Amino acid sequence: MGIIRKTKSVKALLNEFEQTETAISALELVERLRYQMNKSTVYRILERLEDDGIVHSFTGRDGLTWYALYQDGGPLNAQHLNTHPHFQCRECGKTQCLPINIPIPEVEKHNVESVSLLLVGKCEDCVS
Amino acid sequence: MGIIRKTKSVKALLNEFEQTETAISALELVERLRYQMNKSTVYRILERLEDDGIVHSFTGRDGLTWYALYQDGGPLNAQHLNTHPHFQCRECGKTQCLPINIPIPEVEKHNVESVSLLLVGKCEDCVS
DNA sequence: TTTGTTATTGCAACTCAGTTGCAATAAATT
DNA sequence: AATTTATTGCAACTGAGTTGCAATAACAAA
Repeated sequence: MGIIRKTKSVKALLNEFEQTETAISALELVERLRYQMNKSTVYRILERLEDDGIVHSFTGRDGLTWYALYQDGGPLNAQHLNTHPHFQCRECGKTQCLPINIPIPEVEKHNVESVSLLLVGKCEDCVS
Repeated sequence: MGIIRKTKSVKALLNEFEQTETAISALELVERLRYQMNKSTVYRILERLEDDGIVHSFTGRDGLTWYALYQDGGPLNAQHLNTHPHFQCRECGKTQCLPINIPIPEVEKHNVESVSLLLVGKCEDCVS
């Protein structure tokens, strides 16, 4: 299905993504928007935005679900099963899509359809 | 710390891993061993086994935590940040470590320390 | 093999991200 | 403006995983 109506809540949520270049966890969005909408609404809008290919989600190292806008306005049409990784800083928690593709080789006897790739380490600001 | 005592529960749990070549989710272990030990015990033993480098864990596409024995008897000492991926079948749910390494290139301005790589698709048995 | 030390376990209650049913509300369409 | 139905708020729920504490059982020492 996906987004059909441009409600006040949808606009507020999209605005949060436009303020930042990093990914945002669902939990963080619930917190930031707590005076503007119910937490169910946050989760439901995220689901619709993802169905519509406006954002995508992935799981962080803490198990939380993170969301980010598609940079180039839509899902990658992965011709050769490339994948873009996500990076999460072990120190400050900053999480982002990396604008690179890491090619995944064919795996014998396995029909690979999608790839989740999370790199964990220290970001530029946290490297001592 | 890790495993210190070889209790009946530890042996029963290790036995489950020796029965299978695939990974097992914590939830599945709780279920299988429900008449032999409490679920807290399952989680606590898994934690100790992981601390001791006997098993390793990763997150499946459903958000569950999966565990598998280290094939070669210990954690990989990843010299060049290679990583071994995990594969989960979208159809039957079978989940396993793939015995291959996928090299991850250096990422500018990011100090990558560890990598989680999950491939999702159809396993040999489920490819129609 | 008995005793002492303390790691391990069972239990029951808890945590907390995320979900759900349903009635009320508000976009979009006519 | 009236109508349709997607969307929202609310409150209760779900379910994997965690925790505090008292009881139990490995293991070491004697």
